Amino acid sequence: MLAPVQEARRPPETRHVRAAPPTCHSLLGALDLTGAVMPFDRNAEIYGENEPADYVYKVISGAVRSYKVLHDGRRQIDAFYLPGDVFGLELGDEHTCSAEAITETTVLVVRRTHVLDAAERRSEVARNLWSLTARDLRRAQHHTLLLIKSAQERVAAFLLEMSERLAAGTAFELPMSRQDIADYLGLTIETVSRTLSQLEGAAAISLPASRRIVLRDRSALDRLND
Amino acid sequence: MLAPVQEARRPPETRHVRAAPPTCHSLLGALDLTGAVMPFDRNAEIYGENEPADYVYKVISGAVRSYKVLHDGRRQIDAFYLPGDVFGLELGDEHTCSAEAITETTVLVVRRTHVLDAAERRSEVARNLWSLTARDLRRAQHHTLLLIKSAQERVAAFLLEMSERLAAGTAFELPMSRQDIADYLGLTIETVSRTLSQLEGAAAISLPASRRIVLRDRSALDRLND
DNA sequence: CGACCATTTGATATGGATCAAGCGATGTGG
DNA sequence: CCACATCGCTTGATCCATATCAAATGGTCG
Repeated sequence: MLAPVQEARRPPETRHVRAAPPTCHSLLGALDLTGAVMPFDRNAEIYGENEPADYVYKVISGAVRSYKVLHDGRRQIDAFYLPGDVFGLELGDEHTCSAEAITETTVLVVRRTHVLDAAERRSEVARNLWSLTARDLRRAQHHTLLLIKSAQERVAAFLLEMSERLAAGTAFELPMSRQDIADYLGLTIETVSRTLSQLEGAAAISLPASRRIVLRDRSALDRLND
Repeated sequence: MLAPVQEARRPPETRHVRAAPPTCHSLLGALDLTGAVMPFDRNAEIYGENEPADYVYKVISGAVRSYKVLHDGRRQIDAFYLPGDVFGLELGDEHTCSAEAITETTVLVVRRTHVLDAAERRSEVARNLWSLTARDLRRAQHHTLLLIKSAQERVAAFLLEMSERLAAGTAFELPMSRQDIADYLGLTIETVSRTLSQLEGAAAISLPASRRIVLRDRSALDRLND
């Protein structure tokens, strides 16, 4: 239930570079991105809750978890961010969640003020900012819906979500641990593990390795997913 | 667990009027609001999930619930909207939730295109749109955090939220039923009712009527709320 | 007054949490 | 290269918070 120990937390001041060519279909693509590419170790904190939100981030490679911790140590993971995802964008001046790299991760870091200034001048940039937040809102609502479902339904929904976001074909490699999945789904590791075993037993998936998922019967998962 | 029967659903075409003087500190206040004031009966549908999102709404009086229903009838209430709150604003062209009046309710209805056009021309309007969505996102994240807590903690958090949003002093009247509260908190009516009784027994609140709440020991509730 | 609906309260059932081993992969030092 | 510690995961046994089922109570409106 406890978050992993934090490793080095560095302010985003590493090698300042001209950003890699922005992909134009991406949501931050409309911005003229000048930022730093930063690497983070496994479990390294990218920012903490209530810290000043001076930067906006985009995952280049790896995976990020965004979470909150209650006084007694319970951790709720609000979102996983995967390559291409933008995160850390806030309306206010402080981050509302903490963010950590799940695996070795590189992110593109852009000053928030650059983005806000651009939005003031160009309406399509403003619309992109709105769009990013609206997408997060939809994901959050979807996530809320998850949390009223049974363990089987939650795990099935999680697998389908991950399959859409990182599957090439029918199989994929999970970047996150069982504990991360549990804290995302509001379950314990034991229940996540048991449920995956059940799904394997029911021939809905197979688990050639603990983090490797093969979808064997997607319609069975779909049936569990509303 | 079932949503109440829907009553008449009318498209927003009633008495078209110049909007009442917009309150300037309000988030839609920056817009030059021209819209219709529309009344809705108790339990009347304002819009349904997947319907075209042609209008944006602002509660003038009454209360609104925004919810999703799963195939098997489980209902998740995403948000309650109270006087002053704006709702129904979507980035896409369709509503992602249904909305119903909880009590007799009047709302101000504004064409979405008016708002979007204004946002394209004026950056402070664009920022207001973003701000509205960001506020919803924060509430959604707060709500997600609720759903991993115990029944007592959920109910305490709910009471504190409602107290902030509609209390004059230390007491307030809930507009919504126990079923609505249950579907918001991911509990059953029985658990909600029992938990309220417990809190009354513990002298944290008193319940002079089933929908009237008096906060008797706010710090006791705060202690339950992270 | 009587019907209806919302709410409370009581008795029992159950899904997932908790407690407790065991297991397999990975890495480290001898 | 192997013994052994560590870590992430799985599996088993038991417990408990909340759901479910059932009934009583109370408030509202005709």
